[in-house]
Amino acid sequence: MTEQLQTTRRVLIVDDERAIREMVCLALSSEGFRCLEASDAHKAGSLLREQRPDMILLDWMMPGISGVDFARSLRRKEETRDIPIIMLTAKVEEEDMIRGLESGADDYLTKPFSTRELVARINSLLRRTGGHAENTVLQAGSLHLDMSAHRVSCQGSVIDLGPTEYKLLRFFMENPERVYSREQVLNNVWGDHVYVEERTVDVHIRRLRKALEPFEHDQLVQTVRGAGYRFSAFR
Amino acid sequence: MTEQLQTTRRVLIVDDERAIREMVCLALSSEGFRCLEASDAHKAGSLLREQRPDMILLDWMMPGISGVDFARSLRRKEETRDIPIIMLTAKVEEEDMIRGLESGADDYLTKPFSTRELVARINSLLRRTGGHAENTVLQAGSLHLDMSAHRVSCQGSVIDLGPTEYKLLRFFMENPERVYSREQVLNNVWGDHVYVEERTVDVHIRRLRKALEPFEHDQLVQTVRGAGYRFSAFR
DNA sequence: GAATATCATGACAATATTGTTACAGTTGCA
DNA sequence: TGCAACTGTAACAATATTGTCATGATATTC
Repeated sequence: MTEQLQTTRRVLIVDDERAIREMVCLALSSEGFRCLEASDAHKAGSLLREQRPDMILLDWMMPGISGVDFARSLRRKEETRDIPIIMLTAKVEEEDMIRGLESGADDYLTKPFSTRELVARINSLLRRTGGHAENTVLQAGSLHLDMSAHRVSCQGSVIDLGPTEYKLLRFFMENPERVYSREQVLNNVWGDHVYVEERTVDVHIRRLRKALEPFEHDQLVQTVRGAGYRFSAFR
Repeated sequence: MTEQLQTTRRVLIVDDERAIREMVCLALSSEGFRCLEASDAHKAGSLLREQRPDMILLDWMMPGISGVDFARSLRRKEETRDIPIIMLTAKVEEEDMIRGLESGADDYLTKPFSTRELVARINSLLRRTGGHAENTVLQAGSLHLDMSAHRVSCQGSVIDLGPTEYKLLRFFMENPERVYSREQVLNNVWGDHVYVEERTVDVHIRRLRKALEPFEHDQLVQTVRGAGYRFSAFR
């Protein structure tokens, strides 16, 4: 089953050749990835901070700072350490592949490469790592939702939730202090295409509340009559 | 985690391929390690005496003396006995890994490996051993997995595991408190390329649980419905 | 306060997911 | 060669989850 709450993957491509960037972007966007382009390390840096990509495609040879140096600098910083890197190199020798990897790249690709190959590598890498899981813990009061452990707990006790309740809570904790109509909840948690009765949301809200009930005294999941539901730490 | 004050670690890399040595050196120096290179066992021997490295990366196949023999000879001498060794091997068979470990290696890595993997293993080993030591043991409650002995035990009793169950447990103990989908487990434990049914994971999980069952009362290997499996000390 | 709209709750059958076992094909080894 | 251990699959059993409905509760409006 497809995980509904997952955002589209963002891939940052850093290459000084515009043609390469365009080719990659075209290939990736048709595969459902979101593409970020940078022609040099400096632009890459700011995109990196603003957009937090899930993966980086990095040219080995760039004017100015080399891909290798850039990769190495990424590995030094805590917040970028875990982002998978695929190195792009025009050279073919074994030697170069190894140097590419040495800098901390997870994989490499030799130009010219086919888009199929590129996509295959990206997917393979994402399959192994499960993507770049940043900000893994959501918190509201004493309620914790750990995405990487896929676990919800409160005051030390684990709260057992079914898959839908988990996704529901995650959605709300990611978007607190905001009302969502049943339709919006369905679109966000169930997915756009699936059709289920709107009332179904009520039932799952109920199940979620029931699971949280023993721990939270303030009603975190609130009913907004005529509008929908809201997750809020305030009454 | 406790951050410890530590001097620069010295890592000796013994490999006849210059490219490999360079890759490793670059990767490690960017991680703050000091790197010592040797292309053969003889040079390794003198570096070993002069520099007293904290860890050795050893090629399995070298012209002249083999990595296995070299490792064994290190284990015989008092002053080198306690230096952790990671064996580098191009082979993939289980058998080879075991032979590598029997010679006294604490861990092994199959070429080609990514530098992230290498750095992760080194850090993991150093964390466990505190720099120099013989206990390369993963621990969860009373459950012990000794990598250097390739043995799992609990409360003094040895737990007999098949190769796959061992790798599975090791993977989980190295990555606890985190859910892995069946696909991710396959990619990490079986390997990226092999294709086996996802449900195969279930069966091996079952076998692993069965083997652990007599010893652990808390379910260490937990099912996360709709998401995968998780190894955790908490309920 | 009655009429009405909206939401809460519990029950239930259908479905999906996971657990468990058996078995056949391999492989290494005596 | 025969044995024993190990693997991957399929089939079936056991559970957990899901969506819907019927009915009761609560707020809103006039």
